[in-house]
Amino acid sequence: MQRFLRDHGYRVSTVANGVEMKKCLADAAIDLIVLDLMMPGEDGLTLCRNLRAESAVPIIMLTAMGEETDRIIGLEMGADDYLAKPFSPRELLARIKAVLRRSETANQRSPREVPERLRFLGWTLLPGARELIDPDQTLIPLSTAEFALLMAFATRPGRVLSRDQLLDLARGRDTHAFDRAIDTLVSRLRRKLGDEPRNPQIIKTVRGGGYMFAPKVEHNDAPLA
Amino acid sequence: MQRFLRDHGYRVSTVANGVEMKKCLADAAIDLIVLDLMMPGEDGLTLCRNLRAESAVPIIMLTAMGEETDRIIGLEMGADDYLAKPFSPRELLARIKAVLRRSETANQRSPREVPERLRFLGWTLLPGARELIDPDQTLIPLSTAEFALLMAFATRPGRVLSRDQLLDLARGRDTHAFDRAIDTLVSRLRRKLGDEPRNPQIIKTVRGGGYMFAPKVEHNDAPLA
DNA sequence: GCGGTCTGACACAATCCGTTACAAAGATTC
DNA sequence: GAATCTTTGTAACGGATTGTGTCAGACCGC
Repeated sequence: MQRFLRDHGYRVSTVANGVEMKKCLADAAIDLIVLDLMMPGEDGLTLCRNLRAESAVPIIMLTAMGEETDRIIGLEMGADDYLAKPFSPRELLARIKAVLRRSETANQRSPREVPERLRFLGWTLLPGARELIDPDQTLIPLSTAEFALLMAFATRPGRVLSRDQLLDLARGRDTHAFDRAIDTLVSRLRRKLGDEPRNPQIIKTVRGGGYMFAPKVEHNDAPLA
Repeated sequence: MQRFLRDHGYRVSTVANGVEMKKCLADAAIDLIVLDLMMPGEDGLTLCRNLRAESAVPIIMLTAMGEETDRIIGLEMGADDYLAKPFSPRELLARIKAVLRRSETANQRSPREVPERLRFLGWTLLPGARELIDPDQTLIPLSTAEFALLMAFATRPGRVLSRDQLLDLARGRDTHAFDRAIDTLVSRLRRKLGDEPRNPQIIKTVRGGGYMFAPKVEHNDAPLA
């Protein structure tokens, strides 16, 4: 696991118990802790709570049992996420990314005011009704995920958004999805928007960076006349 | 903080615990609550949920740490906004303004004063008589549970409500039902409302999140003209 | 061009939701 | 108080949604 995470660009320290952990925390600037609850002779939950009492380091808990009660207790003890064994390295990686992403933006993510109506290139997006209307005033049905993603885009036009950011913005918390899921969603959205992927006018691809919502967006807070 | 808010034109009451809060809510017309999660001997989250279950007063939650889990749980419990300490008084002021503005435009009010009549998309809901009237002025019979659920929806339009929240709101705490029971109720309601499930206009499905009552709701305390 | 990497697209699988049927619990009638 | 009807929760099934695997093609540095 250590090597796997290293291969993916993280610096990893491993420790065998609570005492070593304290030492490590004192020595290095730790951004995130992956804590296995199953430790010989120690209570991981208590460790977690103590940790949380004196620091805000994000914690991901690992446990052998996938019991819901454990999960809840873990989250109550201050863990930021929870993973039941057995798990795939990729899954742990995805959660690490998600937790880090969240802790970076923790204070900026308060619910922002959403305008009553968003317009771009003749299209109309109605957040309250969760509806999309095309330039011919036809209602285009969007699935929940499609709508969420389009909202994430349309409220942040002209900005390159990474797949991770988009996952976070569109799905919020419980997204254990891998970032390529965004590609599929973008593809489906483009089709509904009539946006040719070869030369997209609305959702542009930024190679290596993510996607960008290109058109200018007009906000209307007043209801339709 | 109290003085700061007073200086900016608000009337502020401060209370030290849940019991005092209840008393205060009963005495005065409270427009917004700023709730600190860190209270000795009490669970702010539970308080928040209970509060939200019986009232639509906007709530801004304060918490010591920017813990994501707290934030998420807080918003799930029905908080309207969230602020991590430390914060500047100006920031709290800005959020208070924003939340009040939103709650005014959303036409939300405390259900303690349930209006005489609720109207949406031509439909009329009479809480006192427990009656639903369709756009052709025909009385549509609703069962107890159907009516309770529709009230829960209609008094909280434009908000995504989880199945658990809906169970709480519609049946009270003492229910032992599984949350999928809400699905059948929604299905029955949709049929009576003539709302196509494929593309519902009234009760929208939010996959993985719950349901949302989409139409604007007009409150009328005056009797029918 | 060439090789590596990234993206788009499609098929598939897992998950979630809508509906129906049914059973249990309440209400109503006689 | 028993039969019947109504209401309402649960189970089950089918369909829709959505994430993942895979592969072909596009892009980019060289």
